Amino acid sequence: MQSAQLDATFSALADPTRRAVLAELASGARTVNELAKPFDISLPAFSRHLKVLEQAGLITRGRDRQFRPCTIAPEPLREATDWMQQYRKLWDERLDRLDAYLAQLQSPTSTEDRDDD
Amino acid sequence: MQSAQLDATFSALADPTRRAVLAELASGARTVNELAKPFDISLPAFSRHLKVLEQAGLITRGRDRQFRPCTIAPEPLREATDWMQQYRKLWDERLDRLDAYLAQLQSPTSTEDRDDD
DNA sequence: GCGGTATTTAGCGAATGTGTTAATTAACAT
DNA sequence: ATGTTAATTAACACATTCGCTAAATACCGC
Repeated sequence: MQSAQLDATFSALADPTRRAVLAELASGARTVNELAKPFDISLPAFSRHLKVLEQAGLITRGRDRQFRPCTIAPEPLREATDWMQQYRKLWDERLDRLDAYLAQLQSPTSTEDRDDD
Repeated sequence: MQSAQLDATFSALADPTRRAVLAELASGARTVNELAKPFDISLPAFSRHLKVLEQAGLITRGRDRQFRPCTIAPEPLREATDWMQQYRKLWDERLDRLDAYLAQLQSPTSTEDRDDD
């Protein structure tokens, strides 16, 4: 996956309004007004959040009469999740080793003098 | 998980330099200069990337002589991954249903009404 | 066409993010 | 004490982001 797509995906996810929109879209397509209702911001402001999501490729928008129904587009989200999963695995292993190392420092019968601070 | 922590985590991940730092830290602790070496930006600029990661709780920094070794702090990353996983599951299911629906439209062996959302 | 609903674009200001260079702090070595 | 290395803070510029209100566009129903 190219860096720019991850940039856009994570950047889009870095806002609670946009995450809430994605969460809501898990239940199916919604119009702009339906999506906007829970939020205390103006419709133009909300519309731009949708634009961010769309330009990041996280949602797609159709046309149904005067409505523009929004739908989840899962591929970039899948890719971002994959990126995190891959490193999460490494991080977890890394931290497990660190834990083990720290445990080893504490448990042995080492009554050696220690540095103070 | 609180929204603000997810904000900070995704926001920190939205930059390729910072993602590369996290990737590198999967191999273990690194000093600032070690981490900065691959990048074409000034050290102050890089230092601020580390600050973003630290303030998001994604890395911790220690002190070893005049070095400040950086280490991964996996908990916020784990939480962000969990958030994505949770919704990824729903999104995938959602899209599976959509696929099935579209397939059914094309090969109408069934006379059922569409289930809506 | 005209009014009503749905949604976006335009224009503006404030806040934030990212980069730079210069200066500073902290620790080490002699 | 002085110089060197490691890293951060200060001060500044520029671009982007996010909110707002007002206006525009697109479609529907009469």
